[in-house]
Amino acid sequence: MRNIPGSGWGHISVAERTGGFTERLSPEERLEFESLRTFSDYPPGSTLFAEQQAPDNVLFLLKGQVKLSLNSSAGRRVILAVACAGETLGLASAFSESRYDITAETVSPCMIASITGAEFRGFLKRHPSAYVNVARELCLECARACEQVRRLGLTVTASEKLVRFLLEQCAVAPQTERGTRLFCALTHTEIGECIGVTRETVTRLLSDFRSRELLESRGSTLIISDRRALQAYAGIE
Amino acid sequence: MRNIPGSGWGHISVAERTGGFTERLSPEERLEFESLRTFSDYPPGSTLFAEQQAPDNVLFLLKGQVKLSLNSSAGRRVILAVACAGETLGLASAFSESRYDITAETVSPCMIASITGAEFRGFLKRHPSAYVNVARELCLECARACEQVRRLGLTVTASEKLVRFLLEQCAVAPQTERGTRLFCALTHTEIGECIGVTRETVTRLLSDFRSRELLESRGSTLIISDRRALQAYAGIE
DNA sequence: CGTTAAGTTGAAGTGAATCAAGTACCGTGG
DNA sequence: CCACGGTACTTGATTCACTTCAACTTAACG
Repeated sequence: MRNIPGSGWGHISVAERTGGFTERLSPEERLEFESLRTFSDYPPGSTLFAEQQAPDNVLFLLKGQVKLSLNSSAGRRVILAVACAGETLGLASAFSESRYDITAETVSPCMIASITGAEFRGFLKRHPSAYVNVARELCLECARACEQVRRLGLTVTASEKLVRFLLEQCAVAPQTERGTRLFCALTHTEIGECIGVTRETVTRLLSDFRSRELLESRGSTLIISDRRALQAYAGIE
Repeated sequence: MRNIPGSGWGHISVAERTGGFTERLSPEERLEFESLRTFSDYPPGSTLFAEQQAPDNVLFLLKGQVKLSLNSSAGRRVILAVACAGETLGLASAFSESRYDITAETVSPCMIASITGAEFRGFLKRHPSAYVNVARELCLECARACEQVRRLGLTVTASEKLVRFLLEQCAVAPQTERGTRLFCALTHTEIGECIGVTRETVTRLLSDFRSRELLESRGSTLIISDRRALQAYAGIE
């Protein structure tokens, strides 16, 4: 299971996960807003910003995927989510002028539009109606963090964590004649960081699920034929 | 260690934890806004709203304290925070018109001002500049959730979790000649739900800390004389 | 084709959950 | 004033799911 640039936990509908900040502006606002942006490209593995840094820019992910994580000085890490094209990054921090509370790293080649925090705040001052979009994005950030608290805090066993995680991905994955197909660009280490268990545990659980015929895997593709069975096996009501 | 209505994890500066939504409105906005509110009183232990409910109101906590938690159908619970007077509750959900993602219960007698979601959105439409305050509150909600993810996901041992939790409280607690004094209105069960461990583990750790003279406790009051020592004991760098 | 990162599997150790039993404390009502 | 019921706290014994450590295989990539 390797990193395959350009593919996430497959087929997440962009509309569902993005606030579409720019797209929702009124035509005039949009014109002015777009004139303020500068563009850059980043190779996979670049750090866009890190926790504790003072934010200077608001970033708009136009293409590619960005891993959002929390890191401890002891080397532990929690992956909150993988952001897709259309999402806004670092908005809460830039807006509140506090330090970034998350780290953002590209996982695939990314195209990013950015605007300085000062210019962004100036733009909002001139166009208060654009705040609707800010609020929308912030709601998404909240929901994301809550989801992660649920994953880490409300589950007991490792298999429940993993199954819940897989089923969440299933919700937006395509159905095939064999079942739900997940195309997973995360390594076992990264899955572990998403759900708070070790790499080895992820491997063991997946091969356990495989041996019980709860799922099939071919490279980075997982096929889940019977979600119910998987759910039941993990003891989810 | 009992619940003492009206006292939280002592002496949390209101200014620090609240967005002060109403207070930050312009005089005219504020006048209109206040005319829309209705007031109610709640005894301790009332559920203001629960996860999965469709939100109908935005609540403003004028007096008292409210426990914000996530609950699983299996009976597990994570306490995100205890909101103090001045804070806004359920803003993200009411704004995005999605179901509540948290549960709010009063822990002390509370006075609450509420406004229907529809009226709230109408008000914002008429006064887009009030969105600044919405955004500010949402940033607080995000920060809170992130903090919780840190507590649950970036700590290894139970003692590290508890020590970090205590030290967080220390940051806003008063100093005395004997050390930092924490006045804790949470039961061991609730502390456990804050940091993701069981009640018994909280008891054991606290008495372990006590026996090592890392802290003293008298009823609901904890006195931490040497924060450094406590930190070192938990293996925090 | 060699080096590095990812995945796999086994064995051993352990920290915290669970289960169980008992104590302290508070408010209530006889 | 004391008996009573309920809740919180305390402590010990046991168990087990997961981590850790270690060795090895497999796959990717310049």
